[in-house]
Amino acid sequence: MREVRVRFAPSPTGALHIGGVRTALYNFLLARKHQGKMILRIEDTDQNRYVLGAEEYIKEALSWVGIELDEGPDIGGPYAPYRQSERKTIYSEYAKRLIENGHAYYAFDNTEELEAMRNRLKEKKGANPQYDSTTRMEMKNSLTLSKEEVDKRIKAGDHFVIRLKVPASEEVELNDLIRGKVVVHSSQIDDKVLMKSDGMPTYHLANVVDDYLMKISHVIRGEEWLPSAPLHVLTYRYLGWEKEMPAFAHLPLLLKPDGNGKLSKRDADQMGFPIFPLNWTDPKTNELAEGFKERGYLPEALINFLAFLGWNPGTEQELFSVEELISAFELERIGKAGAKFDIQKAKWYNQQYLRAKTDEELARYLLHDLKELGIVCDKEKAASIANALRERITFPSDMIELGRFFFIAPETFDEKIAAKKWNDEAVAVISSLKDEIAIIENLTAEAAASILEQVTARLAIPQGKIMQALRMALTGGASGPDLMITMAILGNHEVSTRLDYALKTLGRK
RNA sequence: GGUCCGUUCGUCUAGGGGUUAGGACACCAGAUUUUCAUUCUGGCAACACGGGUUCGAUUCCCGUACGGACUACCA
Repeated sequence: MREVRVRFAPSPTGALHIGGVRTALYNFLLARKHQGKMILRIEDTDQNRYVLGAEEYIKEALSWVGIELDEGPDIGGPYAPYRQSERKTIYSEYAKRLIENGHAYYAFDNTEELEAMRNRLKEKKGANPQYDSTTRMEMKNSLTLSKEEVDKRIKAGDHFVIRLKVPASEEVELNDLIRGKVVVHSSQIDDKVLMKSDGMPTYHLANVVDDYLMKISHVIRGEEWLPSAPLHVLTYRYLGWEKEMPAFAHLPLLLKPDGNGKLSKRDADQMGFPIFPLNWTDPKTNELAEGFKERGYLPEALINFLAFLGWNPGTEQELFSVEELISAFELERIGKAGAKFDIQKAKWYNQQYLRAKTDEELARYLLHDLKELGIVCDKEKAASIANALRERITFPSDMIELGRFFFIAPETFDEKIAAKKWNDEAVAVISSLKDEIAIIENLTAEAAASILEQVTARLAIPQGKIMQALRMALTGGASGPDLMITMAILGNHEVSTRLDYALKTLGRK
């Protein structure tokens, strides 16, 4: 088997879409599984759509999710350059070769003429209005014009494109690794533009030429390319490269969560979830789109989730490290149908991966958020708070939300609990507890439990009846982590001042 | 419109000529947790439809419906 060399070939027209991340991931997994090479190629042949910063964003995003590149712009490699704009001269050489061997031709038609042709064809029912074997002889190109005329026009600097001469009637076959045999009749394919009038190649030429020159073994890309894949097969054939043609695998699309259709930024915005891996500020509108990273998604969770959108190992294991994904991954196990983007599942993965972290790791997130709020906290305390909160978080930022009361004493209390649970019994226990705790040296969770035990026993009040009130007095809220642990973290001084405050503001009844 | 691709619980999916059609997320209920969350147990819930082929089809074939992608000098 030939060396596995795969490429991820985005065009730098904006932020990297989450679907693109999945495509990159599948490429990466295949490369690693076979000790092959993962290549990044920037497809920047459309100068009009070029967005500043997009390439940098793509590289940062890939790096954040852990997709490592073996070759690419900046990194370099044996087939550099990896930016198509820097390979410009290469393509025209091959386009000329196609003209010479009769599989391509110059075309001089301008936009108006093309439109006129399409309109003309639209009138005739049934016909697909396209530049192809049925229409090219009616157009202005090197097939209809004399050689002298063609030379004259080129010399005069007339704008021209180079088109592939697609045969009139031929079955074009392609064996897709995911979908099996796909057959398209050549009459359905139009004479695609290979070289644009600005001298840049189109995707169709550039992708074939580069994949060949870069010795790409597998083309793994989105399903939107399937209809033009036969055209690429033809191009390989006419360039004499059919034997070296890479294997194709067209990935099912990522669909919007409700209804149908390709997942778009609009959908994500509407449903309130990110669609880009990292924050992205649109240079045109200056609008900021929040990324998965900034939302609190862990890269390993995102990757696991993404890997399972359209692929599965056939076992019942759901949690996979990148290493496990690499060894389990198989192109053949990728499904054919589009997958709806279920953010709920993504959250679940995040929760799983977050929980697997140590208290110290979680504490680091907490400390970061605290710093932003200007709150000082030592590592040990942060770690014990993280430990108390770990079972109830989906995102790192949940800790600061759920644990805010550890740092900021409540000023108001949950009204429901205050109304229902703040009664004579609660007041009796709490005031007694306050006095006991105030004089203790080191308030551990065990000590807190035993003091509470003693107080409630002495007053003959069941603990269950006052716990809610106690929690409310301490935290202001109605729910939270284990109360004894909460008290231990708060410390005896803070506990007694908070209880004191509650007794004073809510009254002793 | 044309071409291509697709269709198993609400979602991601396993499976495959004879199965109680399996798992996960979500949801619901119960247990534990004196709260909430966790955890555990249980529950709800699917082979788009119609024809074939076959002793038997959700699985194979053909249609239909529905959905999607593509249909640029964009990728």
